[in-house]
Amino acid sequence: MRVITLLLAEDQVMVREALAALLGLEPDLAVVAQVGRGDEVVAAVAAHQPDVALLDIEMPGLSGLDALEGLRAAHPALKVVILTTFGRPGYLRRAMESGADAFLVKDAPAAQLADAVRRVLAGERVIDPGLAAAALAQGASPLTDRERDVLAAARAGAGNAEIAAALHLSHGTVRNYLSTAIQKTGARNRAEAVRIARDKGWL
Amino acid sequence: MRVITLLLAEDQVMVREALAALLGLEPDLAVVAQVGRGDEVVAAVAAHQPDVALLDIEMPGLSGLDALEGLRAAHPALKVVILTTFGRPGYLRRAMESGADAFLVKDAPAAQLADAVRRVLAGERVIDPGLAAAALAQGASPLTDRERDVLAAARAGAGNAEIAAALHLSHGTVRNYLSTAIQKTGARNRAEAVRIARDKGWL
DNA sequence: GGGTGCATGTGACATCTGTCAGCTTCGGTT
DNA sequence: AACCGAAGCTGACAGATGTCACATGCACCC
Repeated sequence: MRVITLLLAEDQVMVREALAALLGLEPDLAVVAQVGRGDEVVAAVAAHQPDVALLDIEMPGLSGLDALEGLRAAHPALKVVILTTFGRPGYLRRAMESGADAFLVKDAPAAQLADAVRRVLAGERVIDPGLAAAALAQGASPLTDRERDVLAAARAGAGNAEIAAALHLSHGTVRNYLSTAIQKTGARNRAEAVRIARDKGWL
Repeated sequence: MRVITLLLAEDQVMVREALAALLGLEPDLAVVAQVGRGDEVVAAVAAHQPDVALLDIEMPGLSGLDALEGLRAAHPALKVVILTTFGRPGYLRRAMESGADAFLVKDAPAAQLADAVRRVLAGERVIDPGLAAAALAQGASPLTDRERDVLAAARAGAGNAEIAAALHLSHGTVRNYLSTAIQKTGARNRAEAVRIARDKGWL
């Protein structure tokens, strides 16, 4: 029997080692490399040549989605499973566009993880069905690129002047974008707009 | 050899089962119950009588810290290990005040988990050393009860009028509390104050 | 009994935010 | 050529927000 080799990228050490223990229980799977930062993924894949990479999204250095884009060109045969805490439809959409082979949330039963690894190696695409439905129902973001930029800049609590300086825009333009973003999200102020956009995966 | 029985409370199924797999590798530990919601903890402890309860903080229904307070009175012999994603000093302080026996973050090496379980049963208190230092350095929240209430109400993006209605306060009083909270956190507006207070565990 | 701190309120003020109307320029589409 | 949507800007206006000074009442502590 051929053993499937895995790379595991997840920033929380205890969770990462626990997932490794879980996968280690499967006789046909072997975790051959572990990293805790997104910007270490590409080098680790090059060094260990795993069959499948399991990537968390939220990681320091580089997100799992950004790492995925860096991998696709150099390693076309590598299968990539995105594993994340947040089942945001926006994440799913972006992961699929970037060429992920599977998308799982940490809320799913553990058995799905090993199952997904085997299925992507068989050439299947594996997506949480409930999440796929939500992504379709929600549709694409109604925000233009600049509206998203401005909302993202407002996330940390910056005022209009700071946002304008950061994005090299005029004071009034920032307010206009924020105003349209607030209307498109159905919010009543910037803070609520940020929360809604984040929840829907538009940010 | 006496086997130590464990209850595992963690909302993300995959993480929970992975931790169970990890703990299952230790011959002297046995996970006898798993729950995914904070409000199921007390009943599960009563039903299974574990030696140690491992509680995540962020859970639906009831937080691990609230569950801990509910456990202390009814089960004085039970040892409780708080295991959380966020090493917020405020969490640590509250956990210790509520009588937790150990406080671990998911960033720590997995080996610390089994180690902590054995040590709390031996009567020790186990606290991540770096976190304890941060908690002492940061000290208690400078916010008064009402300032905290108002900041918490502002979290979702509510305006002054809504906050005033929700807390049965006058319009101006809300602004006064918000103003002092903004100054105490060193923020420049309510959104930033919310973020800072949340990060420091004051909310 | 006086001091201190918190909860709560008022009024005034300056600034920030959100909305609106309207302008230009640029790259596509029809 | 005419049109459209997005990026980008301005000016005006109302309402929200943040700050300050200054009250009152209550509890607690020396």
